[in-house]
Amino acid sequence: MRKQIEDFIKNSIISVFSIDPGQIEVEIPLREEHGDFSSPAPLKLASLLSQSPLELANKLREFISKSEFSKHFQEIKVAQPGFINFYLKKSFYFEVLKQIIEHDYYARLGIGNGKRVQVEFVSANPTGPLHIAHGRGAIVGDVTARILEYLGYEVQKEYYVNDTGGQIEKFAKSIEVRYDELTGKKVEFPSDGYHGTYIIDLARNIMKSKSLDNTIDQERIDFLIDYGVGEMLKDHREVLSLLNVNHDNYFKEKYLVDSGLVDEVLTMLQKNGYLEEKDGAIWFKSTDLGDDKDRVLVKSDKSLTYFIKDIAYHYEKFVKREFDTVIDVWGADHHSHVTRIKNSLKSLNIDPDRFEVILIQLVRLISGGKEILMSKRSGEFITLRELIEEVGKDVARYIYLTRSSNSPLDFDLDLALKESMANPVFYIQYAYVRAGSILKQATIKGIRIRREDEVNYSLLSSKTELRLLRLLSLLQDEIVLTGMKRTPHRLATASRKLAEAFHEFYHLHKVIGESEELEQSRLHLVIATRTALDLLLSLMGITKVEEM
RNA sequence: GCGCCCGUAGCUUAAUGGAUAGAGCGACGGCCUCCGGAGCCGUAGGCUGGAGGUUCGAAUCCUCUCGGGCGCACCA
Repeated sequence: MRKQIEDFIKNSIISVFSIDPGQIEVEIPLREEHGDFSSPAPLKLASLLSQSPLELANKLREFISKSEFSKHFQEIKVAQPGFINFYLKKSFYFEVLKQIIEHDYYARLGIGNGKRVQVEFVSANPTGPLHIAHGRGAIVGDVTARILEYLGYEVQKEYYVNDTGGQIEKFAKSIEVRYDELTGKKVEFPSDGYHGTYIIDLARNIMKSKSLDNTIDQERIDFLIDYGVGEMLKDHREVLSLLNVNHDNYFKEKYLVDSGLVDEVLTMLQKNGYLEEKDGAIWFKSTDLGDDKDRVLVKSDKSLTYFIKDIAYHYEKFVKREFDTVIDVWGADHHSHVTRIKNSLKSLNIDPDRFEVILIQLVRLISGGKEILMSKRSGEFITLRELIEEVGKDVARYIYLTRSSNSPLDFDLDLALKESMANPVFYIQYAYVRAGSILKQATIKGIRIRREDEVNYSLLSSKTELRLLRLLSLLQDEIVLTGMKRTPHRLATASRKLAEAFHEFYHLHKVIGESEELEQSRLHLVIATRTALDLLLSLMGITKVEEM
């Protein structure tokens, strides 16, 4: 509807003033008395035509009122200092209500037009357990993917596995030292090694099934990498599935080297004139693209930096797998990497706008009003697994989703464990349960729910009922906006608002036991609300409980 | 020093450049013969860190400034 109004205003302006106004804005006003839709177009137009915005608004209003299009509206008003406000006819709401019930109004949309989008998220180093910050990335990535899928994109959820490089060697080395300790050898634990107790567990498990004693060094390390990465990945996958996050593809960094992709990219960069050899290393001349320094791609010992592998990886996404858009979800500590990847895409003649990054700010875990800090002794954060065990998947998902990604998130354990409005996931699930329970009650009483064309919706006329109808009508627009702006946290707000409106409706109005006509129309409203909540919960990946 | 993010009610925070800045928690006061009270209704609480600027209009954009976080590797 909003898009239609936009187009309509635009065409009206062209007809009335014979100029092209460019992009027209139509917004959903915060205050209901400003209408269902509102456009400040006359204000913008005023400076273009140097006429008073109110006058322009009135002329436009007049033109629109005479048109066929105005039949959707109860009223079209001009407001100071030059807004045009549109008030939908109630019949429009009723039409939406009818559609929600009749044919799956909230079914997948066609906006994405089947374009291929990849969302890459979590991608934690397989050198330790997932911690609470990974959880936030997991949910933001997963929900973004779910929304885009709903909008009609073809979405792939990918996990990038960093299974090569210096950190991995260090990880293997750490297991080796723990193993040696267990066999009674006197060895010094490296200060830059991985200190977590899980390393000892890994070493212990190896000891149970295999002896490393007769292996030569490289063979040992290869085995330890293979085993360690395998175990960590198994753990990550398991924890993520506890959170209801399931990636479509695990992409191994090792493949980039083995398949020759890294060489392919180096050749291309050479050809495009972005390589330089200096101090025995190969550099990417990123200063040519505005970076403050050049970056090493191949170290002087001939080993590869993470950067060249990352370039090859993104090249692979766009050129080999031909994604139209790639969205990476990264921790904010990698922000400086964004421009570097965009620069590298430019140097490979790939449009950098096809690559987007959602940066996630820190997560702090709060308990008893105090931050739980990393344990100095074990070198471990609270793990994501522990968090899920503590608060449950639904609460974790919702809390991770509540804040905008570029705000730091305080995850308050005490609030998460409360079963009240402090913890809105219960509030929302409760609304869903209540709607279901009314319908169940209707069934028990033997009430037959009529078809849409046998119901007189105009009986839904109280302020509360209209508010609920309005939210239902605007929900699609809201989800589209949420998807296009990559701001999944808006779903959390939208569902809370809908639940709130429904709880209010529940308390103010009886459904069952009213006159038959009214009972039927309210039952339909309840069904539609439940459908909407169902959609929102699915998009957020939160369980739809039937009883609480 | 340079770069990115954040400063909104006591706390946690929302708001595609729009109209009177919304919520929840906490505080205070009401509501259960009634479809589930994990709920509903109400009251108090804000110069959106500060100063300039752009704009018809700024929490939002620009400059400066103060405070907090995170980056500035031949680590990932």
